Amino acid sequence: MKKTNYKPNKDHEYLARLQAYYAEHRVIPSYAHLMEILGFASKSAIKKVLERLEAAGMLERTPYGDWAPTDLFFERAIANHPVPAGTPVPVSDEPCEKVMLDRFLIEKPSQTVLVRVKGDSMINAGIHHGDLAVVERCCHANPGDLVVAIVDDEFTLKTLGRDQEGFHLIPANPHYPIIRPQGKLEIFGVVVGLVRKYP
Amino acid sequence: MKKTNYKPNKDHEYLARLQAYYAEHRVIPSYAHLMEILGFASKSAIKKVLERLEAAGMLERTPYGDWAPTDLFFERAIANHPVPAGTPVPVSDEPCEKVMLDRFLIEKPSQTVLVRVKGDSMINAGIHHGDLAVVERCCHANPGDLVVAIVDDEFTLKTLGRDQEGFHLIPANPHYPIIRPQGKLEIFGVVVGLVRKYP
DNA sequence: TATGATAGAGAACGAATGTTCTTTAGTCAA
DNA sequence: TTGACTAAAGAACATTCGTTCTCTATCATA
Repeated sequence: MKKTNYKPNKDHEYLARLQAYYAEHRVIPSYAHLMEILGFASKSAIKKVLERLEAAGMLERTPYGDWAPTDLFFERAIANHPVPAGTPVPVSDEPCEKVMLDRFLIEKPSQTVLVRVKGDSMINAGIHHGDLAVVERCCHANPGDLVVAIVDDEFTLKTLGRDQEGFHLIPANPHYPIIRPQGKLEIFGVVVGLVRKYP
Repeated sequence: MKKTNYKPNKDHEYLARLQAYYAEHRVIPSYAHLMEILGFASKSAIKKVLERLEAAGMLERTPYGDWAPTDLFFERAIANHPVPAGTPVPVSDEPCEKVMLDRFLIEKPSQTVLVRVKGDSMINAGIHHGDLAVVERCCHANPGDLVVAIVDDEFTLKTLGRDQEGFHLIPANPHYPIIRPQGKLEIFGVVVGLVRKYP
């Protein structure tokens, strides 16, 4: 009977401690330090643990050979999105330590900017006045993309459209007109995310 | 004339590259590897760069001495009104507001959880299927609050309402009915934020 | 009870790491 | 030109790193 090396009971705890350390310091420590953190007395044990976590998809190695967390590593924090079905009250799981919305939303930090949404011209796309748009300042956009354009020296968030007359900006609100640029259409960036804060 | 060692021009680029690498691998590499990434030919140069970034508040050291990013490291600029008027390719920034999304959205980390939104019952409130709701698991909610309730062992995101018949859950979609709990209404938490990722 | 597999300890070792020091090259002001 | 300052290169070095190997204790299964 062949089975995986991943021992849920123990390794879950090791993973939890690693996640806790990473949540605090945003770094994966060396084997020697992990001995303290995980409570081992030998580096070889650490290596085996990390390799099991790697096999479980929680860790990977960078091109330089360093250990790095994978998306799976963050899944618990990001979404208890496997909605607990059975449990009525004791849904209370551990709080997401320090979540990683930044990492989740921003893939290219140096090219990413936040833009405050003004007006309700995109309300049917679920984009409200005051929302923060996560904008990636990339070279060019494709029709259908949500883009931030510069019109009359103002940011405008619209859907980029194209027809025989050329590029244009499509609002998501019947009370607003399609914008057809008189000159060239200046695209500031592509919207890759949206953030809203209540109240 | 005493001034800071932090050279904006160059160090900004080094920081950007470090951020890009970290965004991809979630790890800060060793000096030797940073030589490749930042384009240096000596480790001592790397050390000085990192120390300048530390002085600028972008990096810190863990208790074990490893380099680690700080909150500042993850901050993004909000390009609000500042519409680059003259500049055709509005490059970069003037003193502008900066935000770390985690901090911005999550004020009480230990009580905050992310819940994936299912269905389109709140579509008129700009909350779509697949969005992430930032939920604060506080004691009790007030009428008018966006809440996550537990109905039939499932999370449900609705507006909390109250009339003479008691508390109930109001969708933001005319095709869905108001939910009036048969027993007690179980509130999981209050929605304090929303996150969406495109595409 | 015997067996095989596994988790972990422990030691050894070459390679890689971070630090420190010295040297070189470039910049700016007087 | 000179002199002060600084970024970066380069070398030297003790420390630490990750790997590999052997050995022990534990445990489930046959």
